[in-house]
Amino acid sequence: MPAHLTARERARAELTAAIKDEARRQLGLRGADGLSLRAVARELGMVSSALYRYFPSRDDLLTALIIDAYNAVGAAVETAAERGSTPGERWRIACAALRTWAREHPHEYALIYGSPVPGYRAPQDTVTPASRVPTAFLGIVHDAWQAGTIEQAGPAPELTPRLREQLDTIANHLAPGVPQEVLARGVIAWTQVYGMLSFELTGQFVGTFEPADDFFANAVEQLASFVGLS
Amino acid sequence: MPAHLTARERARAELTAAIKDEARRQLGLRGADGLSLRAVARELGMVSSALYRYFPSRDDLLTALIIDAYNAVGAAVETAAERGSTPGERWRIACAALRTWAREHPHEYALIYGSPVPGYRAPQDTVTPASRVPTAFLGIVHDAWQAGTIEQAGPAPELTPRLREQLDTIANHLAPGVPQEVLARGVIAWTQVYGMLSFELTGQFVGTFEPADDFFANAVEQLASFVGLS
DNA sequence: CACAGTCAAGAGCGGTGCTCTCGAATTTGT
DNA sequence: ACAAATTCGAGAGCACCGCTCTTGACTGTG
Repeated sequence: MPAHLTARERARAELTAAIKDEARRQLGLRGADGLSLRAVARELGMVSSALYRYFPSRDDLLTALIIDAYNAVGAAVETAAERGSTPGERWRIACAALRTWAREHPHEYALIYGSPVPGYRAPQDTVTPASRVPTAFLGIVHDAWQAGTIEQAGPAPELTPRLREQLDTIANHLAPGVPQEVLARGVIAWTQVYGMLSFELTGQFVGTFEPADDFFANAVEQLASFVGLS
Repeated sequence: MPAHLTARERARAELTAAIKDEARRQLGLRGADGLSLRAVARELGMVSSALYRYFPSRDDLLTALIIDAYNAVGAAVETAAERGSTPGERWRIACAALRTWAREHPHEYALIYGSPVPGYRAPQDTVTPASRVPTAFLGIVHDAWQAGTIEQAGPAPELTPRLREQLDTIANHLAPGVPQEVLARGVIAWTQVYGMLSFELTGQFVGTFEPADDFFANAVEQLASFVGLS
């Protein structure tokens, strides 16, 4: 808390944080729709209308939580992707970190990667935090390509012109110099990891891959080969 | 409508169907949380409490919609998987059918594959309809294996004993005789398709793969090779 | 024809997001 | 130092939600 703030500003910052903390706690208990402004206010010992001094609407509070969640999972994957000496290792560690975070914060994971809350539309403030995880994953691919260690096996189908364009847009922002074929497999691998996690968290694996640890590790390993990480 | 039913039974069946239809309509407009019993009743010209004669609670109505959705997407994928002469063709057509259905019924897709509705817990009645899609996909793999056309490329990591057990459980139910290595890749491919669809439907591809047609087709093609379908 | 079962309707409970007003507290400008 | 401007918490209230219970009318059957 910077000292140059007035008492009112300090109080406001603290209360804003307290509201987000309590909201996050309720989110972990009852999920996104279970998040009630009145309940948050009640728990904080204030009246519901007072909350609107800090968040103009329920959606704005949700947006704040979404941005925080994006940043949290982004930071987790980023620091994980820095560990490991080879690209393959970095990939495995980053995937494991993503899964760990997702399992520890299932409701926040659902909040950012699950079906969007009904009327909710993500504002522009979320796109930068949202890109941290894919950026970290593609960064591994990018570094591996720069190091010249990428070797892709198996046939790669022809890329359509439009797909080449789309891949170029991504490459220019996140992985300059990486060939489109390599980038395509990188994105495929990342969506695959996401699919597995969502299946596990939404309970679609109940009765089969439970626990899903081994299946996840196996898939991550095969995806590393698929992308050409070693 | 069978004729041996009494007038009361016929009216009940019709009203039940009308309620589900209107609920499905609202689901398509405002999503799962936007589904309001009062609004359904209002639209049907009755009073909200009357709805409880047909569905004991909002969750029961949702469950009915979920089962219908599982059966709808299951039927779509099943009939698609029957077309095509080669396993590779059947795979591609089935994936395309799944994507088409998902894009045409995004809210129903979110209902069954998205983050589970907060307090909602899927009852046992849903598991059989829910298994139709994975069963259809693994059926393609099974048939291809029986026909002896499966050729897998690339290294396959060692399967742990626990993962072998889990794969055996699945094989015994859905794809008897298929080796665990092949089955593992089949499940990986199916979760990948799901991950791509969820990314597309939740808008995570906005600004990059838009439209996602080409990326989807490319991934499906590469996954066919990955599984060994030809 | 009467009785048992089924039905729609209404009132009501506790909950929600959100708006508005009012008086008190605090910050700011002179 | 004091008055003006701003910010804040509290309360009442609106419209909506899921759900329960009771009441009176209707239907099918013995």
